[in-house]
Amino acid sequence: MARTYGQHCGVSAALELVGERWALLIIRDLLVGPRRYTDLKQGLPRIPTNILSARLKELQEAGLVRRAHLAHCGLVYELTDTGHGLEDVVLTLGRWGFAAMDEPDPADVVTADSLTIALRAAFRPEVAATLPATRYRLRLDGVDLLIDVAADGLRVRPLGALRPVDGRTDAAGPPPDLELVAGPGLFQVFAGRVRPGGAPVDGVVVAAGGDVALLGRFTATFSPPVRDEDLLPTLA
Amino acid sequence: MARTYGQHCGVSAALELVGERWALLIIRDLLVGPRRYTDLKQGLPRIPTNILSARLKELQEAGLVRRAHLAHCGLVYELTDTGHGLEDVVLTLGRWGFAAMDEPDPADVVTADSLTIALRAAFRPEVAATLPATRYRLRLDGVDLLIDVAADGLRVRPLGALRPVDGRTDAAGPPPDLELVAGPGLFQVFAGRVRPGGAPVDGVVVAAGGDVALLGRFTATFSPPVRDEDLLPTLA
DNA sequence: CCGGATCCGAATCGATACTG
DNA sequence: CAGTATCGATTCGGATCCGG
Repeated sequence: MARTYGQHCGVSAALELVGERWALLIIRDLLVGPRRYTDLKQGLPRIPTNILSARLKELQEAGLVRRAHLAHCGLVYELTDTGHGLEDVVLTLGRWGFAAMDEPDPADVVTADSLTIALRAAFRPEVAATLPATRYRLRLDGVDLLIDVAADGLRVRPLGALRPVDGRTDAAGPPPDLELVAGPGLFQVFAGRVRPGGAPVDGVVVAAGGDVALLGRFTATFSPPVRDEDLLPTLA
Repeated sequence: MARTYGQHCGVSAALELVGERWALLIIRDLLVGPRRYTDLKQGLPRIPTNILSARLKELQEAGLVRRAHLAHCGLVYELTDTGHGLEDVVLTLGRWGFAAMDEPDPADVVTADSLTIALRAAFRPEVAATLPATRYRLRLDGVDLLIDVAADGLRVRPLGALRPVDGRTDAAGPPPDLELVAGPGLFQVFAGRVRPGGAPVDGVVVAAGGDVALLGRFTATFSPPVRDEDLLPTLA
């Protein structure tokens, strides 16, 4: 008999489609944009290639993912409208996951797509609406992102040496107001365990350039509502 | 080596804790209230007993679930605060799942806990705030629920013949304004595929008692914002 | 009945190698 | 680049069993 949950229920129906191992992480990366097979494999370094292949097939049969031929990019996988509907699910799951993250395993990697989704999950539009538009540059591990925060929303773009997605340069526009080089502890900000505006903490922000006073603006924009009991002892 | 996603990311951190098969369905049931081992097994008829046992152990080690001894109820499992934080995740997943649900497999069951969570997921507080307080009685399969919708929120309680959780009777309070006997198609309402206020559709509401004119109020309270293109052809 | 533990075959997953 | 093939290691599912 089929491996089914046997329930007529929204949660179980969702899990039948995206509950298999790795499925939601593939969706996570595709939420950032269309990706080639190799892009996905690099963004998910520990996924076995046969599993990636199998998941993509299943997600297509479920109508969440579709193959497309992009002009200057070749064969890519992209989300359908139904698949894109999982954005809330992934962001909500990510927000909860921030709080559950413990000390980073040194073997763990941070990818451009996962950090982009983390920023989207931690983003607080109601805070951004009260602040001047700001451009940040954020580096973590090998990831290099350009982050535009404006009253009308958030935009995150990769700014690596390799820019295969787009022929044009992203040097257009003003330079970043604040440049951050962060460590894995950056996720402590997303988890709300760093007081907005507080001083740099061990491993959170390694170095900063530009208008360093904007650091507090960054943490205010990208941390959840602070509850006092969650603050790090050293900051209380 | 441990079976890990190898990413320092909120989504993967969350999936390491609740991404295993059956885990989120156990959480779903515990979100309704503390449950005994046997309650969980009955609410998840197709879960192997060793898997239930293993998941409960893992969820406890992760700090999401705790064992407690309730006075007149014996040994129960209940969510910790961290575990309760998954409510948004489960409700969001359920909302997305409604849209993905296809024709019900006749073998699929509907349980009191899954239907309770479905009602919570589909509930629209901003609609309830504009309507008079209403009490519904909803029956589906063997499930029998009492639903109180008020301006300040939603409350769902089981109303079965067997009431092991509470010694007192639930007959207290006024009788329901509307009594519904529904079929599995009720989820079409939650999916927004039944026009609020529309006539009963095949398999959605089998019978109704009380003030039948309140049917439209029910569908308005428990369906997502309607998009025209999602309506069933027969209702367009 | 409650709360599991144990055993075993089937299915899935992970790692590596290989191919058009 | 975009996957398939293979195979051992795990996990899952189904059933049974056991102490209170």
